[in-house]
Amino acid sequence: MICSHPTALERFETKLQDYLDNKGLKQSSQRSRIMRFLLLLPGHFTVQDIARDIQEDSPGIGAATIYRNIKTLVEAGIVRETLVDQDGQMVYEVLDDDHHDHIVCLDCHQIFEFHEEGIEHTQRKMAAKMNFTEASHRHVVYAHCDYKKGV
Amino acid sequence: MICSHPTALERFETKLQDYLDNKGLKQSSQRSRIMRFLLLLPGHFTVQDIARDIQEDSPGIGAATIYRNIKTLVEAGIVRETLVDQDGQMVYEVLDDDHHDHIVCLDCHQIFEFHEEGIEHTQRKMAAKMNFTEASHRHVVYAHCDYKKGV
DNA sequence: ATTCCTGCAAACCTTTTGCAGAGGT
DNA sequence: ACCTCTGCAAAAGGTTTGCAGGAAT
Repeated sequence: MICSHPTALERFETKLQDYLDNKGLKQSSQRSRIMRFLLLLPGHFTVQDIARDIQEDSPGIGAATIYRNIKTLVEAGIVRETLVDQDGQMVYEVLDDDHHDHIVCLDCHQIFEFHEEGIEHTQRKMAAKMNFTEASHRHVVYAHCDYKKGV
Repeated sequence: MICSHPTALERFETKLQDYLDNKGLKQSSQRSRIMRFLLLLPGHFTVQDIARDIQEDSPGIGAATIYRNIKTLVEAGIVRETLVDQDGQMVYEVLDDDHHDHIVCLDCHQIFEFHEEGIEHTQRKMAAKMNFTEASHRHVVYAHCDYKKGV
């Protein structure tokens, strides 16, 4: 094995195929192209990020198609919505096994990740105490970078 | 004292006035009317909620004015943005002293509140460990109502 | 007087939708 | 064949902005 990417792509392609079969949907070249592109993007991306990268590659894919497909990918459990960025665009990320939440740097606007099992556990218990069963959550911390202070 | 509301309104009016003075901005009848209306609304509201209530009261205020003023109120620290609802509208709430986060019921779409000091503390520490200083956060838990199960 | 504020309508932006044709099964 | 998918352009929906007149300081 030369590169670790193929395996991930294959895994996701299988998952997508299963979902499509299950729902009686069909595969399309655009669909797999979109997935291949977003797997190459850094952790967090918007529809426009995908559109930009895809357009400069070759013929290009209509924006509507990307919107329609990202929705399918969310339903297939391959991608998830994370937060709305400062421009009002939905930010997505590939849903891999390790769940995490986000810290948005108020200085450079980069998005970082964190995972605190304690928080996960507490929020699950808290929901249960309120007679809810947690399905998902969005936890975003907005913070200033300490390095900025030194300037 | 007959009703407890006046005091809260007064407190917020002072806070707003301070902010306006500080920034060299001016008071307006619409501005205070908007604030009076949103203080009467239940915990969580959108711009459209304010607009609806204000229109049926008397002359009515332009939507743009509400958008512009809610932004001012956010900057003045009287109101905060909490989450985007299912229609894509920003949901606001009055920023009172007791901080809390939100549980959105996936069955009835109502918004509930929770506060877990443990989570607050952990996320603050976690940010610090990553060399950030937490400024704020948005923590929303999406959950199913247990009562639904019994049906 | 100067500067801010409002109202209206137009503009903006992201996302959605309608439709005709292409493509998958 | 049937039904899904794409591409385009138009529509939708929330929010912002430009402008002329009105109000606050």
